Amino acid sequence: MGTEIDNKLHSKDIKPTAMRQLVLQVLTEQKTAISLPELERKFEKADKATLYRTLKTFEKHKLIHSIDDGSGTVKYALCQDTCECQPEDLHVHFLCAKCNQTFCLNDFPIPQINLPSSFSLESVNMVVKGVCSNCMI
Amino acid sequence: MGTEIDNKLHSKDIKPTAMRQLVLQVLTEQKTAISLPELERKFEKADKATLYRTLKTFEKHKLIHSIDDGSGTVKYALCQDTCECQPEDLHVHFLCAKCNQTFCLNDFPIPQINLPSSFSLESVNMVVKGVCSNCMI
DNA sequence: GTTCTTGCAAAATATTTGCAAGACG
DNA sequence: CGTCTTGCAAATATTTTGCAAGAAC
Repeated sequence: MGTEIDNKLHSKDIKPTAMRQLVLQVLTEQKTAISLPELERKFEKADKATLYRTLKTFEKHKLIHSIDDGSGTVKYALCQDTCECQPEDLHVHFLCAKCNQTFCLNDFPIPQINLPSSFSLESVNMVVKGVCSNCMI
Repeated sequence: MGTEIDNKLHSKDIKPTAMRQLVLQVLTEQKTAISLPELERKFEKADKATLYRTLKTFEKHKLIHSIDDGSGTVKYALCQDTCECQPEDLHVHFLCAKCNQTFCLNDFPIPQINLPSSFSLESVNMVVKGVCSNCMI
């Protein structure tokens, strides 16, 4: 299996343990962002803390980014290959009010805001809530 | 005391109980958004659940709005007088990474996003993270 | 061996609800 | 009385840490 998976881990300087391969596999197959509790349900056997730390490791190495979409649970999604998690890499997220799924709108960069000079800017989180195409049927 | 406080409650169709007067007083004096745990600390004697329900009541009547700034705790701040919590009323929020305080940037409306037509839009949350003027000194 | 990772347990925090007593009209 | 509000208790959910056993090198 995962030559690609291993390459990806390697390219982000993450040691390819079995657990990490499996989690990255799931994240890769996943079209929408996923929360820790959801991930737990996909791995009935794996420990919560292990999954938690796996996600944290991935996040620290910029393999995934976290999204607080206001649903009460933080979700995670794969970064784009070129992503450095800098402001210019940030994109809009979409939370479906019906199915509670969160989508990365990678083609929608976050518009710039000209803050008062008394504020310095590090990052921006922008979440659009609405109804996704699947739920509109 | 609170003729103004009472007026405000009355104008939003909220019965002016003692608890609500006190909470609104605190929210009015507050320059930044406040979370439930923070509010609890301001009212050592009051019950968590009561404060919680007070905030929910205020929110439902559009006296305050909730802000999920990604800090892990939802915060609340007074609405503008004219606010109907509609998309056009929404403003940018600023979270200071140092002091963890959240500011309503009432003069900064959230820029419009042209979503793909497969998504319907209900509301938008935009939080800018950085360092506030107090912490920049 | 040494370092990193994992599993189990449990703590810490935040949010939310049930229910009975009380306040208020 | 009847409705709304409050206080206490407890459930739920999520996130996070401590620690010892195990794996990897």
